[in-house]
Amino acid sequence: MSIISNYMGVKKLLEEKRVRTRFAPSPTGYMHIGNLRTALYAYLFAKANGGDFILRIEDTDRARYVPDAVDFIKRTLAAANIIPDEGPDIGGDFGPYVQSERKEIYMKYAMELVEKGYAYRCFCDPDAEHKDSGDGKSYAGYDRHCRDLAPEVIKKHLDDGDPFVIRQKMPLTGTTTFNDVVHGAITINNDELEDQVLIKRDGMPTYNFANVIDDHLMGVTHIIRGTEFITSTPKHVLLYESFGWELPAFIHLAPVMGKNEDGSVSKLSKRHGATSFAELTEMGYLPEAITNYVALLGWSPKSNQEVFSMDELMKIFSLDGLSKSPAVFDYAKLDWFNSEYFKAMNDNDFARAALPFAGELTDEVREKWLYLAGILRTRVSRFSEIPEKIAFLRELPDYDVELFKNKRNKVTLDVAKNIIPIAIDMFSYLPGWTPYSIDATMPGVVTRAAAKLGTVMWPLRIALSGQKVTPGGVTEILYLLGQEESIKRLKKGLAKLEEI
RNA sequence: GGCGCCAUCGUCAAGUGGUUAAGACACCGCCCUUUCACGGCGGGUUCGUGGGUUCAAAUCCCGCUGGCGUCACCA
Repeated sequence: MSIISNYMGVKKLLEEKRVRTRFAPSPTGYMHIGNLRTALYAYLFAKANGGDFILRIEDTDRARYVPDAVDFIKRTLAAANIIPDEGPDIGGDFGPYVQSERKEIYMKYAMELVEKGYAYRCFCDPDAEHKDSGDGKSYAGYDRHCRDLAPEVIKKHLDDGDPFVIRQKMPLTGTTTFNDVVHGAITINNDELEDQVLIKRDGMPTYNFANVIDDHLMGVTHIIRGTEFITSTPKHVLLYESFGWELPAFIHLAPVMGKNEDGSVSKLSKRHGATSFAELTEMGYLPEAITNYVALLGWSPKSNQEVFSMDELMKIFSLDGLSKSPAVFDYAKLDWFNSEYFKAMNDNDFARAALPFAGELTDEVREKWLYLAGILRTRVSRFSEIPEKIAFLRELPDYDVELFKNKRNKVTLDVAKNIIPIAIDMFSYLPGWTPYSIDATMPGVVTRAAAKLGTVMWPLRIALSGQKVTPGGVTEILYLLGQEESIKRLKKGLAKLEEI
């Protein structure tokens, strides 16, 4: 892609006022939830305005490159249903979309700055770099040793083939102000700006340089990124000005925090639990639920609606709903979103999606999985809760006979001892073992026991499951266990009662 | 430490000078009910702090405190 045609492209986009946003991760092999949110917002904003969303890989740091990371990023975005219009493999008119493949472009622009006097070559040794001692009043970075080298000195270095970096020549006085869409005007004193490196010794650009070049060349109109870039934005602004380029809109997102054990908060990290999109889906959260929740973490719609499909978000997302302050990631709320999505699913879809999380199943339960899944659907908030919830179906837990006692339902050990034989009797020879036939038999048991429904059900549940709380009622458990196993467990419960 | 950003229930948050300060999650209680769940109803000293400005401040201004970020040939 030639610079000229690229320029024409940008000009055309500007004339159209077409919104273009980008997500520009570095390939670290991990999609943090905060990054996912940044990508989401950039995507939603572009789509809400009929614009384009670009994926660009910022791999200018060879040392930190992780081999399959790019692929991982693409898969994660796909899973989250965030679909770039342009990017590596996808193509587009402004590629390449991988920065390491754009090396020459940056060098060319850097040299332009050197010629214009906005940048200079620095031959200093990186290890013995001249640093300001730091008087606490002004910047404490590079001492600008090479800022005004005499032409002859530069020529000598060049002739000797000395390696160099290119640094930005910062204004020494005055201030730089930019307007942030969510924060308003932000001003910083120029004397705090270091003559930052634009092109590294290895010829690669630094982030602070590459992102400016690429955002301009790719026609990015709105830069959406985390607040950690707020302090370096003035440097970017100066670069835009040096080139005479129009400034994009800056939107800095407040960070996603995690809650610590002591109640304090800090930037969401591993110690807060699962923090990557992949980890969350492995825990049994639906991608849609994660996206939905994350969309509302730091942004709020105009209405009180909370459950949104991606399509809805793509219509209503707007920048004015963004909040300035950090948001704490709340797993409990994510649980709620996830269960809302479960409730909205049909049993078939839920059964299929939940099966991989179910763990080892008995043949009986495997056959009745769809039925079980229907019961589980409104009772779990994430798939990973399933194995524990249904463990009793596979194996009757060892339980205390005291469990048979229940005050509310007026069940004593004697009552239980009285009721269980009736159930054994009536269910042992029941032809056909279906939820319907079981249900139809129950009134007879209640009648023969001459007790209330709850009084009958309680001891049966205990004998059948060994626990007070089960997903689903007694009828469902009977069906799921199968006739043989049900009778076996009832007899065992009775034996337990007769022992005392 | 310098600089910058931020500050409404436990959490997400609405709110832009006059409101009973919404709503949601979580929590607690009640109802429904064969347990659980679902569903329904109800509950809670919430505007960090001190000064201003104003008839009137969660909303505007200043200080303080606290949190976060940033000061790389990382992004």
